[in-house]
Amino acid sequence: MNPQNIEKVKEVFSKFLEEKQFRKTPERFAIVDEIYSIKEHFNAQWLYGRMKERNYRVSKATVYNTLDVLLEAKLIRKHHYGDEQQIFYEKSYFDKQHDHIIMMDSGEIIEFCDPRIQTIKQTMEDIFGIEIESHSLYFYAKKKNTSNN
Amino acid sequence: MNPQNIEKVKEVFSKFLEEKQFRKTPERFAIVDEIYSIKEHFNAQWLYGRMKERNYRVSKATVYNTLDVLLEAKLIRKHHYGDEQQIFYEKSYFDKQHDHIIMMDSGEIIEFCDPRIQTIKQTMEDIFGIEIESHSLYFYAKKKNTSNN
DNA sequence: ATCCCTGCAAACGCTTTGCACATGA
DNA sequence: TCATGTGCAAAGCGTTTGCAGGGAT
Repeated sequence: MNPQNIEKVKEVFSKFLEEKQFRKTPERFAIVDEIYSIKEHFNAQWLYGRMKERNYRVSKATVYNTLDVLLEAKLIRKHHYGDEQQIFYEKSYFDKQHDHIIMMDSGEIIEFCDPRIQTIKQTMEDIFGIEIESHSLYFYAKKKNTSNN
Repeated sequence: MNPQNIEKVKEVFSKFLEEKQFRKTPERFAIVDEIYSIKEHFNAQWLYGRMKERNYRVSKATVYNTLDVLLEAKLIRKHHYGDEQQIFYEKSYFDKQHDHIIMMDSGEIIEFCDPRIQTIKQTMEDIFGIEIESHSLYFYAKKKNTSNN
């Protein structure tokens, strides 16, 4: 992600922290910096390790805490998929909502958008009289033409 | 679930074990018995605790192992949702495929079926030239009319 | 008689917590 | 100043593993 985009994200984050009366600590901004330099999905441990490696002085507690704050600020999204017990995150600012296809053989993750998911959501809201705040959708797939059938 | 249905499930399981040349141990059938007497979603720990409570002599290792076998036999389904790090299961024989709405306030889980998910799946298979084996879809919702806005 | 399956306990990996210190407001 | 945020280490919790003994085939 290019530098002025990261600045934009930090600005949004800064405003969020102000509104919530949370403190603007250097650790929090350092973590945003790191996260927004990552393309793929990552988990808390991995992020912590990466920051240690790069000689940031952060603790696991702070990483976990900041991830929660960023989630609340909607600057990251949370994921659960496959057999993993762990939670993955991805940056979400500048991205449009999307869902994922998990390639079971390679582990590759494909993003996609399909408007029909919104129509299903709408139907469910009407049927059950509820308000759907979010959804998670994963397809688990294999490459075609493996010629084993 | 009524007794003859459980018998039917055990029969299917028995056949599966034969085909795979897995052993028909009493523990495995005891676990099926338990699982098919549970309505809701459950996790491995909880199932283990429940069996202990009822004086079955099973170990955690066996519970986890059997859950994997039952998954392979498609007699249960696996779930991941919300903030839970843990894996939930539900019996799946006699049930048709369905997805879930998680009520965020009460924890209630609503099941639903919508054929449009299949059409989305089809589209993705065509676009990416893949074969989708399974999917997971959760909606996270709140009751309407809470009048707090 | 095999060797798969089981029980038990210890190890694992990710996350959370407790506490003392540091620091943003 | 002082409550919030941080670092560190230990604890928590669901799951997995290693190993010795047991039971299905």
